[in-house]
Amino acid sequence: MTLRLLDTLSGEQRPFTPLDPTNVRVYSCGPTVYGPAHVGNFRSFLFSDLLVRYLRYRGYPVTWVMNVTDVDDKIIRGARAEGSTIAAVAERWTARFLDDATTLRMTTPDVMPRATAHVPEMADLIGTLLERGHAYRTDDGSIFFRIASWPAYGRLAHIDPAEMRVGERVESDEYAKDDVRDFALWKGPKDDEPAWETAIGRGRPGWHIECSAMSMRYLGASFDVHTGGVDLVFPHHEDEMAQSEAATGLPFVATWLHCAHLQMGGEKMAKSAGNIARVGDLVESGVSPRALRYSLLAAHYRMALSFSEDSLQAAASAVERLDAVWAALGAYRSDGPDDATLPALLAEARSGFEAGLDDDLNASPALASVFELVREVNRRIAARSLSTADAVRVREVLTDLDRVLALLPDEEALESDLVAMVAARAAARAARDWAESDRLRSALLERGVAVEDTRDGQRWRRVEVARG
RNA sequence: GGCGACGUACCCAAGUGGCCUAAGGGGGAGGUCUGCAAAACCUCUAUUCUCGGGUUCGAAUCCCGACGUCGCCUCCA
Repeated sequence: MTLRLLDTLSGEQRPFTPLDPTNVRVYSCGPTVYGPAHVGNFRSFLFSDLLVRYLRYRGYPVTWVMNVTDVDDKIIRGARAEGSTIAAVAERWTARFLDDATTLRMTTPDVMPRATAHVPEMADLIGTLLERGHAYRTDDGSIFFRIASWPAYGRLAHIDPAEMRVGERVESDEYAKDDVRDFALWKGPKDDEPAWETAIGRGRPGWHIECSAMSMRYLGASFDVHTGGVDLVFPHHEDEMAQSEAATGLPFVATWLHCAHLQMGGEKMAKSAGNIARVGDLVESGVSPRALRYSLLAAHYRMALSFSEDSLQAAASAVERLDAVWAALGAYRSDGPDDATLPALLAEARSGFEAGLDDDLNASPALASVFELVREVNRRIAARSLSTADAVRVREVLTDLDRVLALLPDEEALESDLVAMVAARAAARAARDWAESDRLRSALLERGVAVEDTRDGQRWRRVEVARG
């Protein structure tokens, strides 16, 4: 089977066919760096990560672009509040974003363009829209996109512009415009706001134009996949699509993918609602980063997902189950013959994994397939029906699937004093000195090493040290 | 007011016409193994898929209605 994706624009699930098989181009709406992103934001980023990882697993070369919005109202307000500059604010929170992303094992995008470094490209694009009659200026130097000039407006979000609730929440814009539904491409200069001198005049870019300019700069006028959270469908992506296609006359994006919200306490996780959790705080409080990754990744991306203490705890246990079988395979030694049915078992696990992800990146059945493999492998380890080479084979398959999941433990050697403690415990056990052996076992556990006895001797694995 | 999604066990969550007397993870109860543990394995934990009608030989899956929850229409991942 091949990868099938559900495209927001057409509403259809279609086989993925790259525009250019030698370079699949993916653009993801990244963070606005006015503060630390919350785990709801990261659900969306990790869903893009899953897409990119799976495309690469499937053998496609991928160029992944994720923008950083480093100028907007909130950043300007933040800078003003602390008497600093938008550059300082943006730099601080960009660094934090990258730290959190690394913590969650997010693939580093190939390009992470910053809006402020691409103002000329945005001005060019706006210039084209002006020339083509899709944009107009207002007295304060702002430039708006004229929705009336673009009949296709509303196609992505499946809304009729005429039905928009004009007047209730849409207006109240500080900038005068011909039609309240028109959106800002360029905001005229204000005394207390940063502004750029460009071919279209002085001012600062609107939000939507950033993504159009930067995606096209790095991926071309048409590219394969554009991702983001569902809340970006309208107006952000609708506006992006309108202005991009109005400027180029070409289809902007082949497949639009939108990730459902993360919920906490029965509602969308959002800063404004106050129900947010942050990567840094969670990790600080002892949550395993891999458990956090698992909890954000384990459900289908288009389904609302509940985030809670319980879901995190369940994720931690699931990841530990992976750790346990990984350690058991690493410690496994048997001179017996190869297990003749193992290749079929491994092939079945892999095909279940791929079938799940091929179906619009459905992680649930993919993970189910992995855990079914884990159970069967545990059985065979207990029955000692695998050879040493078989254990390596299982590890190789898990490693390969982990290119997509990124959940397996890091391979790190034990510190020398811990190695000594493990050896001392083996000696104590050999001497049947249970008191000393138990003492060392708990001492090791306090240092984050779980020791388990098997008929081949003891094996160890890293565990999260309980804190707080 | 408009548009849309969802409602599956104690919790999270797949499945969307027959392989479902419903994956997987977590939790709980028993058991096996073990010096004791831990891990692991085994058994049990939804004859049922919010409710009421209907279509069909057959529905958790399709249709209609009710109830409930959430989202978008405004900055938002």
